[in-house]
Amino acid sequence: MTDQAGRDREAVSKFVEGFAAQLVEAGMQRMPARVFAALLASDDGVLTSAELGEQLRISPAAVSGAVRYLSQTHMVSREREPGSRRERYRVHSDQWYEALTNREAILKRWAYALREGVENLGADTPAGRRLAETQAFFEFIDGEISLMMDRWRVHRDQVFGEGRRPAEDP
Amino acid sequence: MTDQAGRDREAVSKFVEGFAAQLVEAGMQRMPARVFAALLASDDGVLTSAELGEQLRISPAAVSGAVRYLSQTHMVSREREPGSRRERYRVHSDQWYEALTNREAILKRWAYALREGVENLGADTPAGRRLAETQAFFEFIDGEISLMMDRWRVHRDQVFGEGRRPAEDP
DNA sequence: CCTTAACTTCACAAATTTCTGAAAGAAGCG
DNA sequence: CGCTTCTTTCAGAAATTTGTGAAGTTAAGG
Repeated sequence: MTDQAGRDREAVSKFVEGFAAQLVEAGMQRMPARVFAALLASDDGVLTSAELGEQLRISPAAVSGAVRYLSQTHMVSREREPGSRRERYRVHSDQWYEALTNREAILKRWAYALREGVENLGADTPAGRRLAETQAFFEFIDGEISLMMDRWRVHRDQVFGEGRRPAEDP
Repeated sequence: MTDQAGRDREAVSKFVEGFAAQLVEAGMQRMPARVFAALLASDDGVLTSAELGEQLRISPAAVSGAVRYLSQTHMVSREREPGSRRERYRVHSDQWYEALTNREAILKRWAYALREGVENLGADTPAGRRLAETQAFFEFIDGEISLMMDRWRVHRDQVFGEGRRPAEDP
C-alpha cells in the first residue's frame, strides 16, 4: 500500500497532467513540470527515475534532463540509497516552495539591470526616475518576501500542527 | 528634448536589450519583453507603434503581437490620440507592477488544481496531505500579496514624495 | 578487475514557436 | 465617399526547443 499498487492511477494521472499544465502556463518547461507534479502526487514524495519514466511514459533521458533542472532550482533533491544504484528524487514540502519564492535571484538581476539603466540614462531624466522607482519596488519586494515566509511558517504550524515535521522522513 | 533627439541611443538600447533579456530569462516572450523595456526606458513612458518598430528593428506585425500580449496582461495600456490614427502605448509606473503581482490569477488556478487533487486522491492519504499543505501555502501567499502592495504604496510615497503622482500625466 | 545496472550526454528528427511580408481591415481627412 | 495612413490578421519560412535512441560514464557487486 506504500507503493502505487492500491492507488487510483487514473486520479493520479489526472492531477499530474492538470497541475503540470498550470505550471507550464506559468512558464515552466513541460518535462520538469510533469516530473515535479508526479513527485507531489506520490505517496512518499519520492520516486525513482524508472518509476517516473514509466508513469509519465518518457525516456530515461527526459527524466534526467527534467531532474537536473529541478535540482538546480532546489525544487527537488536527489538521493542515492547506499547500496543501490538507483537514484531517488524527493520533494520536501517545505523546501520546494521556499525555492519557488527564491525567484529572489531573478529579482536581484532585475534590480541590477535597472540600476545600470538609471546610471546610464541619468537619474535626473524622466526615464531614469521611472527606472529608479521600479528598482525600488523590486528591492522592497525582495525584503518583504522573506518576512512573508516567516509568517507562513508560523501560520502553517498553527494550522497543520507542529509535530508532524520529523515524521516526514520515516 | 522630449523626443529621442537628445538622448543617448546607445545607452537606451543597451538597457532595453539587457533588461529584456532578464525578463525573457524569467519566462516572458522575447518581443513583449523588448517592447516593454523600450517603453520603460522612454522619456514619457509612451511610444507609438512606428517608434517601437524603428527602435527595435521589428516589423509592425511584431509590434502588434507584442502589444496585444502586454495590454492583455495590463502591463501596458493603449491610447489613441483623438484626431490621429497613430496608436500610442503607455506604461504607467504603478499600474504595471501591480499587474506583475497579479499573478494572482495564476495562484488561483494552482490552488484550484491542487484542491481537485486533494479530493481525488483523498484528504487522508499522504499525497493528499502534501497537496493540501501546498494549497494552503498558495492561499496564504495570495492574501499576503495584496497586503504587501498596500505597504509598498506607503513606502513609495514616503521615499518618492506624494505630490508627484498627478504630474505623471502632463 | 570485470560485469552489469543505472544515469548522463550527445546528435539528430520532430514539433513548436517566432517573426515576417503581404493582404485585409479600420478610421481620419479631404 | 474615396483616399490615405495606420494597425491587424494570416500563411508560411526560419529558428528554436523538445524528446529520443544510442553511445558513453559511473559505481555496485561478484
